Amino acid sequence: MLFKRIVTMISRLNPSNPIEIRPIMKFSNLFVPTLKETPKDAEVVSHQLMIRAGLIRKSAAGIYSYLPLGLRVIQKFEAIVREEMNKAGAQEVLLPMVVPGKLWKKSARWDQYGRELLRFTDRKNQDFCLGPTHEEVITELIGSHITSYKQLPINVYQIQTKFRDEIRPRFGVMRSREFVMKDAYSFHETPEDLDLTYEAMHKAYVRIFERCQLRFKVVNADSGSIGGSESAEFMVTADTGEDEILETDSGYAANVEAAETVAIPDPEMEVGQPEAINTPGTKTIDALATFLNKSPETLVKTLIYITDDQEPIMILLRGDHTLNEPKLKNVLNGKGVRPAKEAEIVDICGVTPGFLGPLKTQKPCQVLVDHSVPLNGDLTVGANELDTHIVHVQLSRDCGLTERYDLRNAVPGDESPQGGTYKSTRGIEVGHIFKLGDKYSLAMDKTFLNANGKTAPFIMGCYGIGIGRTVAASIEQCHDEKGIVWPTELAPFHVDVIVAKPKDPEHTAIGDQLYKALLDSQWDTILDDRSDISVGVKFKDAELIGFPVQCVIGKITSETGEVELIKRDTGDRVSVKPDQVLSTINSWLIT
RNA sequence: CGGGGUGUGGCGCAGUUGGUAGCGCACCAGUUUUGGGAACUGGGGGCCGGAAGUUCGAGUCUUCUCACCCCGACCA
Repeated sequence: MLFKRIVTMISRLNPSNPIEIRPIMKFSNLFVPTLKETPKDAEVVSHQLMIRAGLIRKSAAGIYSYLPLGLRVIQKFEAIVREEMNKAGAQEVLLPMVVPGKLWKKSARWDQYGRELLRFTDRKNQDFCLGPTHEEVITELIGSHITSYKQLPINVYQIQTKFRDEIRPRFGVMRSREFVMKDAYSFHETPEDLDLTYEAMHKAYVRIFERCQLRFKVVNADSGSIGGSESAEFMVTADTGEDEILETDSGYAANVEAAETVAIPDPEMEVGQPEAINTPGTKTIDALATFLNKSPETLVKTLIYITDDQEPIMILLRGDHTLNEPKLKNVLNGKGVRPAKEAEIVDICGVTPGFLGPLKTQKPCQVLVDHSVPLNGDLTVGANELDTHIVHVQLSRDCGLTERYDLRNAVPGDESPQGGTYKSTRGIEVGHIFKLGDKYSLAMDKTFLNANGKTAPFIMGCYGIGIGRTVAASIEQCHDEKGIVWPTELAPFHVDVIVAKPKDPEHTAIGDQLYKALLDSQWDTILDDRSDISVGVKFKDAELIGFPVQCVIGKITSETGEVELIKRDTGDRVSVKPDQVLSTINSWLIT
């Protein structure tokens, strides 16, 4: 070791003695720690295969190192993203990862964002955070330098490592705390101009994911904590996906969070007088339904939430429905909410959960009713008294309620306002585009002068793609029992030249020749020149890692002088003369 | 943050009523192998997650901690 280092030093000093270069495109030099066994802490296939194929290694929960092969895949995808973003008129920047706290205080998100924002102080005791997203930084930057409508629109993006201190990181690189993301931000004079860029980004995203040969859906979405009006998510379809998508035959699709429901009719009707009845131990809707021999949809479910400013909110849903928190938040004009704790519920209603209702609460409380619950209907609600419910309640008459809202989660089989009925599929969210409007430019007080010489806030859009996540989604969608099956554009190398008998100088020579010829072509090529292992290992590794093409110099070469080409996705095998290798690969990989 | 689980060589695991740590893979050396994760021989490697306690003696029992994983609320 030491000797080698000295030799290297001497060779550096003496130009006539060239430094020995070890190309990393040779397996014998490449750091690819493949694993025969599946690591026990990897749950989903993409995570298992990324570790087994030597793409990534875990450093801490939700924090990973990318190894040479994994990095190459990431870089391939980044290159596609760059190309399409640039083509769509965006320009690349690199914003700081460590963000001054004062920027986040300016937008008020320092207090809103919660513990996902990793905060710390420097030696001068100044607040900082690790950027989980960069609206503040970019608004400050662009807003400080763009002062006229003549300089608009502008669309900037970066590809950068973000950090979100997730409550529960999981699924490897798919939901990690540290992750690489492409985020773009556009600035406009008018909402109409934003529409143009939003559409351009939409088209660019479609092209990006199509180039990766992903099966995906564009879906209506809730804009979440980032804020803003319209937003769409790009979902790679996969049964293991974390998101539920509801779609109709007419082609409309939405994230469950955003899927709207239809109000059920609420005709005027006569209802008898309210009557308290004894319902011992019926703490759940199911128990109550069984006890009263009624179906859950005729019962009312009462939930208590607390807003960010500590106001209690009572939500009334049909017994068989569940609350959609983003919808509640939207009804409250974006105010944050959380479920009330038991002690708070007792404080507000005077009873523990199970017997809650809108009548006779201990404390006044805003009541919101889902539009599946008829205000004029004959309903059963909790009495705010232990083991008691009230029947024959008419919300319009007994509680003076007049408004209904869309508050519940849609479920498969529901009618969609867009026509047709919903059915459910699952997906992995790999991209998200938003119309932000003036939310951040107002918060950060960033304006420009418009054509009329008037001050106006920037109208903004923002557009994200999860880089690591997309790579994982691709594996999730394209693998078999042997390993990964890369689409051509993402493969770390396109061709794996396997020399089955490295001891045979003739074979080694053919391998070297093919390797060099392929290096001069458009195909990224790696040479499996390892001499100390059996062929079987080389085949297994090639399949595990998922190179689109294996080029084997071995038994067949000795017999006929031909080399064997194996296509990973179909398993097709052909034997060709060495001078036909390139044309065969071209015919296989160029679509 | 609630519920469940796991921590023992690089990886996957075993370890009995407490008696001083073992297996497979991987690794190193040598010989023989070479079209499907080779065979034989010989080796190297472990404060048994950490701390405290019980005991003559703790991987094993007790308490406390930490880390990681899985199921639910956040998000690219």
